[in-house]
Amino acid sequence: MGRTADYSRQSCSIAATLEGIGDPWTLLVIRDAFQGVSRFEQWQDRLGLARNVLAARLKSLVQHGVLEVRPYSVRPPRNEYVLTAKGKDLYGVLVTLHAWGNKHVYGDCDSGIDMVHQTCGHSLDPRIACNHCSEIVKPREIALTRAENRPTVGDVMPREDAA
Amino acid sequence: MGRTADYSRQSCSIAATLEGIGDPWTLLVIRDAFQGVSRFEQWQDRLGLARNVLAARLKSLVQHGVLEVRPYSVRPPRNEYVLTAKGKDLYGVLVTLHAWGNKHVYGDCDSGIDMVHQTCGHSLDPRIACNHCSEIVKPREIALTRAENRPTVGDVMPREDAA
DNA sequence: GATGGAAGGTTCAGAATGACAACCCACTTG
DNA sequence: CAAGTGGGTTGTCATTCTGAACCTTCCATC
Repeated sequence: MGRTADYSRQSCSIAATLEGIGDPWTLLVIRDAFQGVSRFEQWQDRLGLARNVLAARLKSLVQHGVLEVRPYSVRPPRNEYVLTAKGKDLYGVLVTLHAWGNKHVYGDCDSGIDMVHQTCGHSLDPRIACNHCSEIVKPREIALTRAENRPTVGDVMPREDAA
Repeated sequence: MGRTADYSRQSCSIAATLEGIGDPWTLLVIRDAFQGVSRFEQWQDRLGLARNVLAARLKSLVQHGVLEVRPYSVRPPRNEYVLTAKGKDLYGVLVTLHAWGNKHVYGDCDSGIDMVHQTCGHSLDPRIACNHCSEIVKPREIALTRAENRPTVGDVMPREDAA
């Protein structure tokens, strides 16, 4: 049936997430939304993607509750798209993606955009911290508990060290 | 020319990252690698994706330096694929993706796999922390500095609050 | 020594999506 | 009233994914 990856067997939050926001361009649309982009033309100018694809992505993101339609003009009908709370929660994903790309893709030619943690003034090397105890979490410290009634094929859990 | 998203205009670490690991299935391959999967058949069984696609993804991940080929038998020739340091650095991406899916996709039916921070015993609500000062980073505390000679179309930077 | 199986792929069909470009519609500004 | 702008929709075509069969090298049986 064509090219659509079918993650439905996975029973995994990562697969479920990718199902919603894993399409090409989608994360870049969200990235731009974080920077204040909210209109069709702005995305189109910045991303240079096909208009039908952009329209489909925006619709899908609204359906998934990541973006919210907000009409800013009734005549003519004009919509703008803003991040919902759910969408804003993707911030951590974007930061970690950015940091990885900066380090590993642009790392040597160091021409990437750097994130600076203004509070301490240093370049941001993001780590995962536990919101409960505020400690930085190392991979081995994470355990996975599977909910019942849910056959799973697995989830994040490094076998050896991974930091 | 077909469906390939062309992120090359983006000059953005996020786009660059997605170029390498944004293809369908790729992040699930990496997820499984974190769980100890290292052989072709294991991935094929778990993911149920087409064998040619799996072969292409593994090859691409090796080329990008995320996985490393390690022959474990010469006769017959058998390879296994293990995460490089670069690949292991994707851990934060997977954790944040997992947490988001758990909260927002499986949130209400709470049937996802939970991550538990064993050190403190609580369910992990991952936050981004600065590796330098160890503080949890709020979105507004991140500034972006653009490198010279590099026209950028932008990067992560929330306009309003995003936490 | 022929058969069967396992591991790790490759090669082919075909279908669905993405890319590109043109078009449309409702205004609104000169 | 003609041109322009924002926000899309409607095609056609090419790429990529899917599914299934096949291939190769070995090892273990029958």
